[in-house]
Amino acid sequence: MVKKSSKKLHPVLRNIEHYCIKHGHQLTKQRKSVLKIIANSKHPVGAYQIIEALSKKTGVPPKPPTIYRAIDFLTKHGFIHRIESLNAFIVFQDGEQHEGAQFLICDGCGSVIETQAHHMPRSAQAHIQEIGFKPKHWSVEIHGMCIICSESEAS
Amino acid sequence: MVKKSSKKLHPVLRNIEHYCIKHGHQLTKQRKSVLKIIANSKHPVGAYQIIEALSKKTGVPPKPPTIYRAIDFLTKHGFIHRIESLNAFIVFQDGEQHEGAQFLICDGCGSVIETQAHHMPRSAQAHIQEIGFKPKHWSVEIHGMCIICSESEAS
DNA sequence: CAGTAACATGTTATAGCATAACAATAGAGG
DNA sequence: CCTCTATTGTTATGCTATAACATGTTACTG
Repeated sequence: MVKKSSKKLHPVLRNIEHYCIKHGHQLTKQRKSVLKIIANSKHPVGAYQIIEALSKKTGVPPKPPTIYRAIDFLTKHGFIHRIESLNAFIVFQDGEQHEGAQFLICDGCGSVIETQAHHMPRSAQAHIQEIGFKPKHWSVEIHGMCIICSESEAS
Repeated sequence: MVKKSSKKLHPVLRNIEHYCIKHGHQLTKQRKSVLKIIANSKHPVGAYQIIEALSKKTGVPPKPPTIYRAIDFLTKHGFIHRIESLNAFIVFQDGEQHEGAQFLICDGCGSVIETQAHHMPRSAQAHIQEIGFKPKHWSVEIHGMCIICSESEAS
């Protein structure tokens, strides 16, 4: 039997810690606790779910700005990503910073798979060049059904 | 001088009207008025902006569910698309239904350009096949600066 | 080590976006 | 005309996010 508190540190966390130390960013207690919650979840996590989770740990629910500030920090540095169509956040699986990503979102079970394509869609690149658009960050969100849900649905 | 009320009907509207007649969908007065507002706007339009716009026409602001129902109808049939990162809606330029699209969003001036790529990114297709994911609808949102804004910013 | 500038957090209030639930009405087809 | 279904009306509320201002903390600099 394994105690919850002894759960092994998510590998992503170590990468991010190193990155912050190296670049002089403060991965403070609050930011780390928010990051942990997002990293340890199998689904994207909403801001108010984070509040709830922290409330269970400490007894007092942190206020929204506290959480959103941590989220802003983590997003700004490209550690987590906001899934716009879910109003929820997910950690990049490799613990690296990214300017964009593709996600497969199962509308059945809510699971989200990050494809490891971290370049923009080719079909967009042509148009971008043509009109002189300067991309900063981007995401692809593909909704549908994962194989498990689509099979159980068919029954 | 041209009166506002005599503004030419947006071509998209004619296509959609035909489509609805052909398929037995009721493009009611409310739905059409919401569609007009979205189609005639150069930027994506938020739900509460639509309420405001209709309020100016009729004197009484419609209530949120009224608008959201019209939006649901228009979205369900693929006439408009929700830009998730803006909480706002935009009409498909060709007046056709689509399962997905790519948008270039200028964070400077708020303009949005729809690329005419209506297939999913290739880089996602491989992964989708591999894991047996069944896509339903999708979108690509690319934030950045349009050429005008990036030039004026440089000054 | 005192001063200070930049960064981070605390706190209150409110803005903005969306939907649940139930009632009333209108249209289409038998 | 009746009934079934789609649409609209109405009230209330829930979820998501930020503005604005106060306070504390850290790290640098002289």
